[in-house]
Amino acid sequence: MSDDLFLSATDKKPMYLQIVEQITSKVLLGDWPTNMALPSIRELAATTKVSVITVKRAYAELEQAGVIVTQAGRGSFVSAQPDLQLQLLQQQLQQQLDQAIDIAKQLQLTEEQILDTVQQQLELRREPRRE
Amino acid sequence: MSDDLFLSATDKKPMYLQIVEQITSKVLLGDWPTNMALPSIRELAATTKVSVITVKRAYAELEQAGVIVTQAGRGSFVSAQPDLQLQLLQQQLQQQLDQAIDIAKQLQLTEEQILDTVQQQLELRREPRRE
DNA sequence: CATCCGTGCATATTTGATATGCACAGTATA
DNA sequence: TATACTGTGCATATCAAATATGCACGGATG
Repeated sequence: MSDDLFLSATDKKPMYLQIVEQITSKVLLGDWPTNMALPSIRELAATTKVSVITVKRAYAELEQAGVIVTQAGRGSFVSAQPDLQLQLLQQQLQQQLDQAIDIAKQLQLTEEQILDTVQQQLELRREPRRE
Repeated sequence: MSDDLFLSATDKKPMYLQIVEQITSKVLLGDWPTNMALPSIRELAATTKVSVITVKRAYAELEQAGVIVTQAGRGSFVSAQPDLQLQLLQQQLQQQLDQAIDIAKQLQLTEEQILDTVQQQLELRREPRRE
């Protein structure tokens, strides 16, 4: 099992974000089940070589996002309703896409052109290098 | 006529942005006609009390946005593009899609899944009538 | 109370955006 | 071509926000 997180210091992303993303991933993928106790802040800080405060911040974001629940003195646990968050994000996605399509329609783009645009945008983000 | 720009130092917005917005506005409203020569970088820098470099940056953004065209040694001119509005919309679209992709990434969606989602959204809107 | 747990605060460090001066290059025209 | 306008590239200063930290403190549990 991979209870451990693998943070890369070479990654340009901030440490706290890496923690957030990896834990979010594990929860969403069902790797970490509902109500499972997360590694304590100090423990994770030790294994990942970052400060307690940084892990704390990551956990705070995860709680804000509804992925985990944390109780002072007890620990942090995988939220009992991670699906809610998922659905929320999906709603946001739908909404965001809807607005995008609104604009695309104003531009008289065909559906095919819209898909092409999305495709291009994905490629752009895959290779942000410009030299 | 109001060829002059009115920059407020008290405004929280950065100077270069104020320049960009005010010029964009004048062009969109037809206040400044196609091919009209803009005030030179140095002239505008003098009247607005900011550095040449800052005006230069504003003009660079305006050119990037397709609002103006600038030629070294000659000056800057209101773009001849009749589809300025369209270009601006195009930018909005890009921006909107970028945000959507941000969310999709959070959902751990693959690029293929993202495209599928857009496809579904398009189909949804094609026949929203249900009564 | 001993020992785990999370938390609040003040602060250092890093990063990116904004703004600048100056020397240099392109263009027009007399 | 001389001159007097244009815009441009670069190295740098300033500033604000993001990121990361140590330490002292409060809560939970056996």
